[in-house]
Amino acid sequence: MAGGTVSFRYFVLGLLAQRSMSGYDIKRFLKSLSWLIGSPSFGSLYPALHALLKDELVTVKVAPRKGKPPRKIYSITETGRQTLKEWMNQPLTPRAPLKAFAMRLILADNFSYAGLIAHLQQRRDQVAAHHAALEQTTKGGHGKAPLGHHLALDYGSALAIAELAWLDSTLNRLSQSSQQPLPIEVVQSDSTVPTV
Amino acid sequence: MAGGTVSFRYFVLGLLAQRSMSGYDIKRFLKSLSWLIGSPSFGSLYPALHALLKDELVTVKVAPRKGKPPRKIYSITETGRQTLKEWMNQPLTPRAPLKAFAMRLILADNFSYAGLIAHLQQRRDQVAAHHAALEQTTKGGHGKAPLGHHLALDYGSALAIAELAWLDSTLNRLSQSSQQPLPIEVVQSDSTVPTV
DNA sequence: AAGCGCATGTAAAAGGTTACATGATTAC
DNA sequence: GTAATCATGTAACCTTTTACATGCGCTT
Repeated sequence: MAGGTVSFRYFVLGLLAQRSMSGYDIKRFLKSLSWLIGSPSFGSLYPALHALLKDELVTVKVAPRKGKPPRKIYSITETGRQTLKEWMNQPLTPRAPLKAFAMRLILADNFSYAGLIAHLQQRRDQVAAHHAALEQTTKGGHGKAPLGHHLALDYGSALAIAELAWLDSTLNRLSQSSQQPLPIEVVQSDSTVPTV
Repeated sequence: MAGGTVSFRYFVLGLLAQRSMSGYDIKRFLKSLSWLIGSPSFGSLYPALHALLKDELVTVKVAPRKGKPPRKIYSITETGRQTLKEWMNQPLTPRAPLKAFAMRLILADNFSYAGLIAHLQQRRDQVAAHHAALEQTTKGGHGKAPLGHHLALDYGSALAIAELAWLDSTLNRLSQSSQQPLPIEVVQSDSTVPTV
């Protein structure tokens, strides 16, 4: 429950903090980046929405459309924003899957500027640690390991290096708020507080 | 059940095909590459072993060690090898997580040479498709998307490109069996056939 | 003597997928 | 008319984690 739980429920809450949506809208959005975080089924999406509603973190507004089945538009509440903030500020456990990091990355707008930097930095540290562990394992099993182990270690290493490179370049880009080579907008710090 | 099921159970079976081990041995091994495939708890590992035993895909040999609690060494059976082969030959579904691919990569020795190439090629196609989808999404939401979406899309793209590069270089290396720049052993074709 | 690493296991709870159920509109 | 897309939801099933339970040997 506590700690860096993946908690799909809170991720959905975070999406609703960006804009009010129906369950179907959320599904469609998740499908577009399913590679990063997977695309959960309705069987887990709708119950998640119902749970958020029960805890009063979101509200619903039924929007009937002549003839068609009505859409249920979910919106985040103030309590919801507060809860989301608390969840976002919990550090991820060292062995949290890539998915957990990606989820928070998508919700980056809910971070303060410093929070986002800290989050990326934390991930950098963890990936570096994992990478070091892989290198260690590679050196440990000298020659006698089966082909598959070599391949997996090499694969993991390549991905870790690529992720580190991305994290470094992104941290760099964010630190220098002077120019943005990529189509990145002005960094927002909070929904209410102006900026640093 | 069918299709490219991740099925931790079969993965464990595959590890036992490489060498006989106890549950604790398996845990230790998995911990070393937890970044790729996670490190499941004993609460799922032991039941998996019991299930394999019940299906007669593995056998146990209790190895008592004077005073110490006895270790249970699991070994794969012929039926087990057969079942494993069938499982390995099922193609992974397009939306199988990275974890599923990595699991089979670790078990690469159970593939035939052609099977391994096909598996890598298949992954290459899928990653390429996902990458194309991400690019499409990036072009779709022109400018109006929140910072987090940009970051996530960019992150996913960077990882996809790195994975494609690794897959290409590995496919290349495997195709040219003349020289091996990396510490890779001679490719085995079958479990029973000696080796070249 | 306290704590840690080895070594195995079970039970409750949480979370997820699959399959089912419903029903309207739009495209072929 | 038949299939696909939109749109919501429930129930059975499977898997996984978490927490508990046990007990030896070594080190501090």
